Amino acid sequence: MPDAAIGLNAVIVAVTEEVPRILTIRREPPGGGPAEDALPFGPLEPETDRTLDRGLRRWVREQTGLELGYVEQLYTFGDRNRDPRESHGGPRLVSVAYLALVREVSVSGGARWRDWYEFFPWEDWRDGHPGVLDRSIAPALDPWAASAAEPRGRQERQERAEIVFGLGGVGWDGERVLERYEILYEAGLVPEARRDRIERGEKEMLPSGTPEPPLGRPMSLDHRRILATALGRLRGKLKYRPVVFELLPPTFTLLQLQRVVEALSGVRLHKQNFRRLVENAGLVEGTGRLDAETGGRPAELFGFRREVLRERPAPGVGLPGVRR
Amino acid sequence: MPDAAIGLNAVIVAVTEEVPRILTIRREPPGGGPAEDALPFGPLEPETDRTLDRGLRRWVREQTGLELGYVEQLYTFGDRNRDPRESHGGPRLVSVAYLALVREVSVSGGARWRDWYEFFPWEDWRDGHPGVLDRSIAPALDPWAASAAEPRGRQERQERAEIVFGLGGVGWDGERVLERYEILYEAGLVPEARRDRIERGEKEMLPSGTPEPPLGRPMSLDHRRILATALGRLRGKLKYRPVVFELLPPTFTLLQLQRVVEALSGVRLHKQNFRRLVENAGLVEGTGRLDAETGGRPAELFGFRREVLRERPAPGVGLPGVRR
DNA sequence: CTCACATATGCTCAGAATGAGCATTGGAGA
DNA sequence: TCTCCAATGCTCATTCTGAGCATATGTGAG
Repeated sequence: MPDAAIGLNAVIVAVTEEVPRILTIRREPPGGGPAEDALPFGPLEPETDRTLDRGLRRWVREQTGLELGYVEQLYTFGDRNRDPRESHGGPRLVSVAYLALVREVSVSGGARWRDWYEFFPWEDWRDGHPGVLDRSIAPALDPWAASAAEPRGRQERQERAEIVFGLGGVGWDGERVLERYEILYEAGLVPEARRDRIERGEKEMLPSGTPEPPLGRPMSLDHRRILATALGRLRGKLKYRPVVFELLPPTFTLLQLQRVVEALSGVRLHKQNFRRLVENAGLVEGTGRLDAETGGRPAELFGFRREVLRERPAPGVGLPGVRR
Repeated sequence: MPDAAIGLNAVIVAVTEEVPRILTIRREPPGGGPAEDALPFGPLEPETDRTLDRGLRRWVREQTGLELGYVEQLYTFGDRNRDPRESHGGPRLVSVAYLALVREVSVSGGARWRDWYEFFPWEDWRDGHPGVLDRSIAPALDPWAASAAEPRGRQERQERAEIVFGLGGVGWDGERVLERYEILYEAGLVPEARRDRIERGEKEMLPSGTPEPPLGRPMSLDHRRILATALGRLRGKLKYRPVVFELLPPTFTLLQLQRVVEALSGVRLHKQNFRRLVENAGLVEGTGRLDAETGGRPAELFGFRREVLRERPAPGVGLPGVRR
């Protein structure tokens, strides 16, 4: 087998003060130019790393001093030319991306936490319909759809944009983060699209240039794509696995819990119903202690009930009509 | 980066006559001995394969003549010593596994279709509680739990076995295929466990030897683990994405549809409720034509309504109390 | 000390979705 | 024409959800 290099990328997520954050590093682009944000990454050391996720934990520890707890494999990215150095004789770079959930702590090295909605401003619906959507995205997608070669292509683009961005009467699906990013990329609306074409030495083919201000903060290589994958996956997982608790301190109020879920899912929830669900799904148990920091009536502190994992097979879903 | 080789594995699934099948090949074990079943696999050609899944489609076509349609990335397996040749100076083998859904066709080459419950007989609950569970598995897990070094370990193993196999009053969770396989492996109850130890030159440490007859048909390397991952994932996906239709002819009766879902999920469904769900989720539309082959009243033929993908964001789930 | 305020927590109610099972329909073949 | 077999239709109790009103219990201002 010809050579390929295996890299490991980490999307490390924390939520503090209702802001979902990811750990980023600064990185010089391979072709030169100003430093960009990037996801932390490191190589797999085939000799020493017994498993992929051990390798990941190892270099995250080495680079940032952070000891990862919950880690899950996300996706493996292996398209050609993910790294422009490939076109100059570099090896094919295949990256296995991981999602890690931590409680925010200060990190050493050049790493820093960033609000992940800086990268995807259109994904935050907590304060209602995000402005960028109507201001920048929707108007830019029309010409993109119109610029398809054939009438069928126009129709398809139009429809795809509507579905994925929930434009017409269609509802917003919080999980389709990657599909949205990919449309923006295809339409040349994110800076990465132009950058990649130039780096690959292709002639300029993008219709209009990226809008000003650019749609979200760009990232190195295909890291924003990886990040989009992570966000979509995490939003999906929230619905059927109790992973939020990885992001919370051992004890928390129900509103804190709700705020974290809202931060990740990007939507507001109905408070009473949320607590009803969480309580009679048996996900939490009261500690009897109170938190006086609420500004109103003090809230009870709850903890995650690990036993749920035992009681209910999959806290969440089910097939239509399973016979029992 | 030291060298690592990238392989691609395919779990190719079809369902015919209510039997879920996967495509297997015969393969000589690296250490010699009789041929074993294996998943089809091939290398990524970094020079020619623009993306990982194109590489997959290419060699599947070359090896079996099969043209894949629906393909989804499953998981990347990269533990050390997945292939025993690594311990003899071979490169670290990292495999990206894919799940493909096809309509069964005859295949060329050495490939053949096999009922996937041959590999996991305990996963088929369509005719009620599978016999192997009480006959072989449950009795063998008790000594395994008891053999843990510390009391806490015993407790943990006991509990884990109960949860994962739904032994006590706990319910059966069809998606935990991998966890079940892993327990059986750890407990040394599948032939692969012993084989791998011997191949790695470890001294025999397994408590009792694998039971006779062995639990399910063994596979090469860690392929049964990959298969378990695929089954679990597919079962999960069935619940929230209309993927079944990839396995069905363009037109089908509702009972055919139900049988395919049952074959995959391994449980029986309530007929009337199943059709109610499927119909008013808008997943299918009647064609007006009838199928007279039923043996009873003729059934209407239905087709998949592709428009659902457009209408409902995610045919399936939702967060507790999303405000609208 | 009392009151306004802010949030926590409790509770109700209508409507939708789900689990079960009975009833009716329409062919095929005796 | 009758019987068997599955398809299809429908009902009913139960549970789950979405919304919103009501009450409880702190803090801080006056």
